Amino acid sequence: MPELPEVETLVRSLQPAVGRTIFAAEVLDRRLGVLPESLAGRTVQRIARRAKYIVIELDGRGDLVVHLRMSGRLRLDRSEREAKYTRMILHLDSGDAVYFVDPRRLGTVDLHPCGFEKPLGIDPTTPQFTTGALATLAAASRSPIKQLLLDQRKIAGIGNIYAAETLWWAGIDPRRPARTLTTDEIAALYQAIGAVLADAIRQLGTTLGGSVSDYRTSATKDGSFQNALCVYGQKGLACRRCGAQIERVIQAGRSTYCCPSCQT
DNA sequence: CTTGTACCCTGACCGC
DNA sequence: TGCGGTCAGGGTACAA
Repeated sequence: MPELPEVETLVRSLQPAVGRTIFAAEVLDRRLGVLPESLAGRTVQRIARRAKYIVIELDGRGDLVVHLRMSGRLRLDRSEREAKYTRMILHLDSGDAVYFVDPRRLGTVDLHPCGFEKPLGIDPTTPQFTTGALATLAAASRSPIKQLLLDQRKIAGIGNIYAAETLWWAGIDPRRPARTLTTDEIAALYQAIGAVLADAIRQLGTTLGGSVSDYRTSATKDGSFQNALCVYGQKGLACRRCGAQIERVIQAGRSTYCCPSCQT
């Protein structure tokens, strides 16, 4: 579930937990970096998104930080709902509970007593993300443009799906060295990033069915952006812009989808 | 600094 | 049915 639009949607759905007190916590997976006794009795002050991280500020001493990685989910639900692969439960005084569910166990939960500090790049939904900022990053990069979009130390929040989608909208081949993009291409990419992320957030993100994600018994509504995908997972289908067959290529060990004809 | 690779996990799916 | 290979929205450690 986890790229910027999905995490943003999730954080919004968790807001009813703000102001509630955790009266008990269950940590079902020992590898998680938190102990139940360090959470019990704390009140949730704020829940915010930082890039793809979910930061739950607790009263007094610290931030509980969740990263969903590939298969993690969080949901706010009535306290008796158990699900398979539940790794942590925060029971709230409202009668709800926050469930952290993660089949693959790649997700992380850590308590940062002094607050969450991590060097992250520019969040593309903030005012600091400008055409000029993108141009500067591209000019300084020696990577293919797709790698730059995925580098969380430079631009924080974009993942594999939205990198592929924004490059398609901008008509840019993901393998192009970032520093070779023209001013017009930078402008097109900047525009595409803003438009695609905004649309995805509006549609509550992308919900990929099938596979590991399919057990979902969530109180949270599924996103619908999967219906708007133009290249991601569309191998062999006709490009919506020019009709050529969408290709799947491997970049840095991960799948990228692009149109061989109109992405140059 | 950069890039590539392995690895962390589990489950679904495809071809034989 | 079973088996093996491949794939999956992410990030990190390490080597080159």
